[in-house]
Amino acid sequence: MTPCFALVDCNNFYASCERLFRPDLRGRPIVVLSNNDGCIVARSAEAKALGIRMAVPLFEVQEQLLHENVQVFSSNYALYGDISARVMNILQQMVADIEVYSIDEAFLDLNSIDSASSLEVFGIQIKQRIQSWVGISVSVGIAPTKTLAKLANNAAKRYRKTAGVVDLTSQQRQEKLLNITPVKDVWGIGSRLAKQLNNVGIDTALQLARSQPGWIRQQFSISVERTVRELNGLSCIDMESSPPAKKQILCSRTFGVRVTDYKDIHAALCKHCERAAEKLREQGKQARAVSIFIKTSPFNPNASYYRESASCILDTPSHDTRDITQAAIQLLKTIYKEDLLYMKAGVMLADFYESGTFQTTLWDKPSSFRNSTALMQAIDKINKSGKGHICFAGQQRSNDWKMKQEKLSPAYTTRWSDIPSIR
DNA sequence: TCTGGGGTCCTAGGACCC
DNA sequence: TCTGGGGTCCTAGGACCC
Repeated sequence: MTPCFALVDCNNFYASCERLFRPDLRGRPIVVLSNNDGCIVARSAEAKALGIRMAVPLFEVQEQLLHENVQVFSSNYALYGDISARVMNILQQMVADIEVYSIDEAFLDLNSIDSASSLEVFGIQIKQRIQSWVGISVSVGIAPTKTLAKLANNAAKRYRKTAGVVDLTSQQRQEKLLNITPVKDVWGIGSRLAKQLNNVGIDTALQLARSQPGWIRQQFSISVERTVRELNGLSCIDMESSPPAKKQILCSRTFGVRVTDYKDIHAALCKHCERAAEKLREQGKQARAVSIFIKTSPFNPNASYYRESASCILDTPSHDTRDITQAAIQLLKTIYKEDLLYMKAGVMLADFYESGTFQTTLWDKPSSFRNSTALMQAIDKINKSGKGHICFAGQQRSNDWKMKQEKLSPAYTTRWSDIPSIR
C-alpha cells in the first residue's frame, strides 16, 4: 500500500493565539516577537500584507509598526503551548498515529482512516473541527510523502481557491504544483542549497525531482538525494510517532541588557543549568558532558566579537543540578574575561546515559552529592505544582540579565488569575 | 540603543587500532 | 626504488528545520 501522509499546520499560529481572547483585534495586524523582544517571529495575515518580513529585528520596523497601528506582543509560550496541546489532542482523536513535528504542525498517518470518505473530505473535517473546538484555523496538505505533504500544505495556505485543504495524491497534480514551486520552497532545501542548485540550473521543484538521485548525492548529500526521491512520491522519511530521545540539551538566553559583571553571568548560567538539568531528568537520563559558552554581540562595530566555549567530562554521569552547575561554573572561570559587554550565555549537556548503566572505573569519583535522586524528584515536584519555586542560591536576586518581555499578554488558559472574565 | 532559541543530520579529517 | 589495508571513534563545521 502506498503510504499517505497529511500535514496539518496552524495558520499564523502565534498571532492567531494572541487574537483568540482578543476579538477586538480581528482584522488588525499583529506581530509576535522572539524571546527578549528582539526579532519578529510571527505575523498575522494583515501584518504580512503590510510587507513586514519574518525574522526582521524589531528596531528596524518599529516606526512602521507604530504608523500602521500594528499590535505587538512578546512571545507567550504558556499560551501557545496550551493551545497547541488542544489542537494535537483533537488530531490524536481523529487518526491512529500522529507525529507532533513542531508547536504548530503535525504529520498524520492517513492509512488507517476509513476509506469510505475521500481524503479531501477528511481534511475538511479536520479543519472544521479544530476551528470550531479551539478557534484556530489550520491548513491541510495530503500526499504520499512528507515532503510532498509539506508542499501541498504550502499550496493550501497560498491559494485561496483550495479552501485550506489540498489533496496531492494524484501524480498529475503533483507535477503541476512542483512546476510552479521554486526549489527554495522545498522542505529540506535552505537558502545555501537553493543557491547551489540554482547554479547548476535547477530552479523549480520539478527540475529537482527530475534530476538523477545518484548525481545529486555525489554533488550534495544523501539528504538532498532523499528529497529528490520524496518529490517523486517515494516515501523515505517515516513517521516518528514518539519523539526520539534527545542527544543534547541546550539552554541559553540573550540577556535583557548587556552585562559585564562576573556575578551576573554566573547567575544566568546557574539558571540555565537548572533548566537544562530539569529537561535532562524529564528524559530520564544522566549526562556526562557539560559545556558552556559566553559571547558578546557580533553586531557591535565598536568592539571585537568574543565567543568562547569550554567543556568537560564528569567522572560519572549525573542529573543533579548541583553537579552540573558546579562543572559549569568551573568552566566559566576559565573563559570569562573582564570588561566585555556580554550578550548571551548558555549551557549544553551531552553524552547521555540511562540511570545506573554507566560502568565506572576504580578511580572515578561518584557525584559528591548524596540522596541526589530523591532531592531532585522533590524539587521537580514542587516546581511543577505551581505553588512555588525552589532554586539554588547561585541564581541570586539580581534581575539585570533577565529576558526582556515588555509586551507579554496574559496566560489566559494556564494561570487562574489570568482567566478572562465576561461581564 | 536595538539582531531568538533549540534542535538534528551529514561530512571531512585526524587520531588511533590491528 | 619500494612505505598496506581496513576499520572505529571523535570533533568541528556546515547545513537544515521551526
